[in-house]
Amino acid sequence: MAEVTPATRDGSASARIAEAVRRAILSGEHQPGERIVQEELAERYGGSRIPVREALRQLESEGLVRLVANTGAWVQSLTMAQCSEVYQTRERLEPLLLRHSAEHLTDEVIHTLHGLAQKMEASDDLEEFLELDRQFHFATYRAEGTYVLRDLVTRLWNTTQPYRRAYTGLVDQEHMRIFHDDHHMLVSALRDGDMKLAEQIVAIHIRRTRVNLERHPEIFPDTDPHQE
Amino acid sequence: MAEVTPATRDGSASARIAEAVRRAILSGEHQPGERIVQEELAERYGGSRIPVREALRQLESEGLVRLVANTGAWVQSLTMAQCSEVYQTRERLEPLLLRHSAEHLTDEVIHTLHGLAQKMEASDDLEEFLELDRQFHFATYRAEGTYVLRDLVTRLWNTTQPYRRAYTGLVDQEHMRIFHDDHHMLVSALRDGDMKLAEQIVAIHIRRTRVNLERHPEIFPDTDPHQE
DNA sequence: AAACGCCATACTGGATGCAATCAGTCCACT
DNA sequence: AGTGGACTGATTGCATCCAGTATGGCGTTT
Repeated sequence: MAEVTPATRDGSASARIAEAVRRAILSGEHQPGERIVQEELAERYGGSRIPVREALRQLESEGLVRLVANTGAWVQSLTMAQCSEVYQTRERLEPLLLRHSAEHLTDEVIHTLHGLAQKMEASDDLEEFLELDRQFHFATYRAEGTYVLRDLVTRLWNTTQPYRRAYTGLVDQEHMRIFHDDHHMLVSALRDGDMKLAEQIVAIHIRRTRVNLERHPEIFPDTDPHQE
Repeated sequence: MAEVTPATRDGSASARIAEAVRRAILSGEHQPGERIVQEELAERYGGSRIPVREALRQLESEGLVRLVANTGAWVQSLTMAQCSEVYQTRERLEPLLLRHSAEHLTDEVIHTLHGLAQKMEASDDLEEFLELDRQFHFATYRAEGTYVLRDLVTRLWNTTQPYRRAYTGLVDQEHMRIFHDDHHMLVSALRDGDMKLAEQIVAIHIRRTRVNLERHPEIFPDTDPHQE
């Protein structure tokens, strides 16, 4: 999996555990609403509860985990409204990030993008599809100088990953066609160096996905026992 | 100080310390680039280093602190480019947040806003001014249902607070006049229920501040010893 | 005199152990 | 039978202790 870690520069146990748990959540191994027990993680990743706790604090800040004092940790679950909100945020931020990335989108990158878009069309495996989609979009976000923006977008992708997975499994052929078309149009716009158009396409792409998501309230559990 | 805490629902030691350190950084008590020693915080806030470390992890995720493994923690310092990036991000997000808040902006709130804007004009104390500015803008961000957006904006404000302080001290009368005019225009637009205009004003207000900040590179130390 | 390497110190990272708190169950009582 | 309350098991929160690593100063060497 690519582009999963926001910004960790230390390789210590707590960072390793944070990374591992993050991946476990993103891969769907841990479902939203699922309880997280410190000691289990400690045993699983070979450490004490101290680094586990630090990892959980970090993941809480990233929006992947919810902590309640003296009670425990759960994989964060979103209501439809919250998920929609994240998509609205992305709709504002990703065009900006794309703009910052413009100068780094060389012919070689465009070639890669084209390849990813095609590979995605050919994919019939859900997990592979999700991974390729992520790779595709983050391949367009090359703004290496950015400090917050890229991290922010990564976090927003991460928090909504479980719902993207659930939704993607339900998409019909027609919507999938449109989805792929968006990608190809984006590649074309980038190839032409038409950044303004590219930004619009990204925004529309995200908005389209949000609207489609909102048509599937069934993937959002409406009553979560510990949901405040 | 208002609106400083992003989202903590536990009142335990680690949360208390995080809150305290956050306030200390925002109040200017701790300057960007300043070293943070775990044991000093532990002693100061009456606890062991464990909750301090958890607090620091959290603050790192919020962008207020920078941790380097086996080395230590520093108050996060931004380059001008990074600070500018935060402002560009705010320029995209705050209009959206304002839109979400529209329905909560009752006459009473508008009255409060007007009062804050006036009080700000009369203020001649830097700290008071900063606090009022913050109160003013967050009074317009009343979207109580929002999950990420408000937290996000809070964090963006927090990470740039030291530079806003440094910059505000340098502003001349003319720019200050424009600054206050923006606020009054925003109140008027909100009073008229013209949300589209209000969003534009907020965006322009943020952009204006960013451009002005970029005219003062001297407030950004160009060489930070431990800057990555 | 300058540069390199070694050593002491200080601080961070992590493990273990204990106290505090919450959830779920059982029992008494209405 | 249903409701309220106390108890127990499990799990979290924190403090103390120990190990590992980076930094700064000193001495040595070229």
